[in-house]
Amino acid sequence: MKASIYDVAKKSGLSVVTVSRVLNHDPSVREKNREKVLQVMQELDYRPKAAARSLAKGKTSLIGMKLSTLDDSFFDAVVKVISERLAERGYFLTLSVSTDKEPAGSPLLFQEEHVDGVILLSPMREEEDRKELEKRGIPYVMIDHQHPAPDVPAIVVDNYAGALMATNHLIGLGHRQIAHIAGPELFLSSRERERGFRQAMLEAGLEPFSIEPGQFQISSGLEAADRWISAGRLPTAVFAADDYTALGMMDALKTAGIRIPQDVSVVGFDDQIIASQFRPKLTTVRQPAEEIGRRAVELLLASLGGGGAEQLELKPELVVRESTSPPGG
Amino acid sequence: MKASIYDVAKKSGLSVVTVSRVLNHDPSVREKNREKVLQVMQELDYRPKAAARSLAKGKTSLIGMKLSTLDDSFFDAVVKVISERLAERGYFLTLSVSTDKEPAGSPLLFQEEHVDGVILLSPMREEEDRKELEKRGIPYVMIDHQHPAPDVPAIVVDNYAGALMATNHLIGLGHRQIAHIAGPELFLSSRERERGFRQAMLEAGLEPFSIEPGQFQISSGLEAADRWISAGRLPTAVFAADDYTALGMMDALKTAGIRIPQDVSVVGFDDQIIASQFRPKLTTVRQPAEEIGRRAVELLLASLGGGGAEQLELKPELVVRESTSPPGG
DNA sequence: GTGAAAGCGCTAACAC
DNA sequence: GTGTTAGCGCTTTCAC
Repeated sequence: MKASIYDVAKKSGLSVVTVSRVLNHDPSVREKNREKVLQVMQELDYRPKAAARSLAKGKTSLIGMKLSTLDDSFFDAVVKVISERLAERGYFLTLSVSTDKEPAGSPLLFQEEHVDGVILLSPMREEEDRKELEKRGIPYVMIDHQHPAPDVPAIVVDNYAGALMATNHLIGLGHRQIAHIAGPELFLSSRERERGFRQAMLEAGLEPFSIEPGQFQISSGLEAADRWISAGRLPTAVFAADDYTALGMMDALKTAGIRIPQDVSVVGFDDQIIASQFRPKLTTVRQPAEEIGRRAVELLLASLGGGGAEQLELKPELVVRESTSPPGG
Repeated sequence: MKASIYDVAKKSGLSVVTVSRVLNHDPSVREKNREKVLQVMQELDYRPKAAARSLAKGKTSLIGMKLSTLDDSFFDAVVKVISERLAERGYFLTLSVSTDKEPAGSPLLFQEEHVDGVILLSPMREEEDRKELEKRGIPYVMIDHQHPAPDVPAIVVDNYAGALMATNHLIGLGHRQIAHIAGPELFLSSRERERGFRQAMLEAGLEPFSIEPGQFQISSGLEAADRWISAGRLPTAVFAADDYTALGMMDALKTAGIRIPQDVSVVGFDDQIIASQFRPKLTTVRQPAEEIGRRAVELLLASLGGGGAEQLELKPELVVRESTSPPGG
């Protein structure tokens, strides 16, 4: 068996309590003794066991997060910030992926008091998860959830405002023939982005060139472009509901020999890393990943401390790059 | 305090041992009693605590995995398979992201006996992690590691063979002017892919059109294409060291009005999901994600059971799609 | 400043 | 089949 706290106590000539205090950075330990203990720990290659510690303390110092995909740069950014912030506060982030095969019910992660709290990022089964967590009394905060409810601790991004900014950017450049490729109606974010687009056009006294359905996929952009090209009628600018849609649109246009932004300007949404790596670099609406992560941690730790549910709405930011210009270049 | 196993025992009129047996699906419990216990658990909303269980058993039933990014479809696929397989075997996967800010040393995940075993996927600090795990006596398996050592439990993909297949595919189509855009020299996989390319060319008695440096990035493809275009001399086919490089190459060619595959054929490597969503769909070499995940779990569980280190080399597979054709179409 | 003793909630022998 | 008794390794009173 590996060294336990008793071995350290014995060898250092002190009691387990003192050793425990050193472990927990309790200042009430004589410097001399602290050093002695630390040294013995070193010699014995001692490492505290998380299980014993959790059992005794009644908390795990672990925060859980369930992700639906590990293939998203926005998730990547948010999670990294959360992980860092949590570490600064003495908590550790543990992630789990949800797969289709996952049996009904939440992952083991949330069961058995494995974690002290949970952060839900764009949850796929939002209501289900929420009920589960509430029932278990596990503090949580949701990021980018679909069903706004007043009593749910959550952080959302103002998609409506983002769409307004994107569309107004295009209008400001002088465009009149502006199209929108929407996202899945299922998502609140899609609906809000479309609403923002419509509102901006309305305020400018403009008719949408068209509003195409889409699925937040490259193919959505590809197909919309196909339809316009075969109809022989193109908008001078398009606001895509997300970056992948925008990328698909650009790909189809390039293949057809249509220049971006000279012939058609394109704006995306999300600021996925890949979107600014192709040419021209995509103008898009950036979700404030850093702030989202930071706030999520603050909210969660507040709940852990017994605070109440809070709601936060963050503003996205327009990032103008190379895919937009006045009509005609 | 929440209900403990004692509460359940008392209320059901049985002992904690029997309750524990029900929890562990021990068949030696009278059906009648099992039901009774289950019912009481329900009523008390009882849930076993992982910490207590781990402490008593001396194991956590958790397997850890450290990832460097959550923005990679190959990782996504491998991790999901691992997660499912592990669940079938009674283990649960917990992920952690490594960030740049991460202090030296391994994440808390590996410390404090948090996990029973670890799977390292394309580790960034391979040697360091390996030493740490070995020192702590935590069983592990590496996937896609850089420093092959005979005594390390690991799974690698035969990149050399993959490159051979890709290049031979091009040669078989009749190409003679074939270029390669390499990956970072740092990676063994890059070097192996380049070696495969050279070998295939050599065997066919062909001179490489050129071998360009690259970084497994979209920009790598973009820049290589730029150089060829401005030099006014193009290969008829290119084998890119990874899909992103291939995507960048295709993007630049399309923008320049060069047709794929009629004017230039392109082959990638990895079969990232996004690569087959653009047009034309990319011909590429697929890493067997499903098998990698499956084998990794088998190897790890074998180590947990006390087995020795094993090495596995898996073969990739050529996926022919639309980005390759005989020269001239 | 330090320590003895009593848990935290569960499982592993070993009896019955 | 079921229960009794000890721990697992740590933290937490409460003394001293």
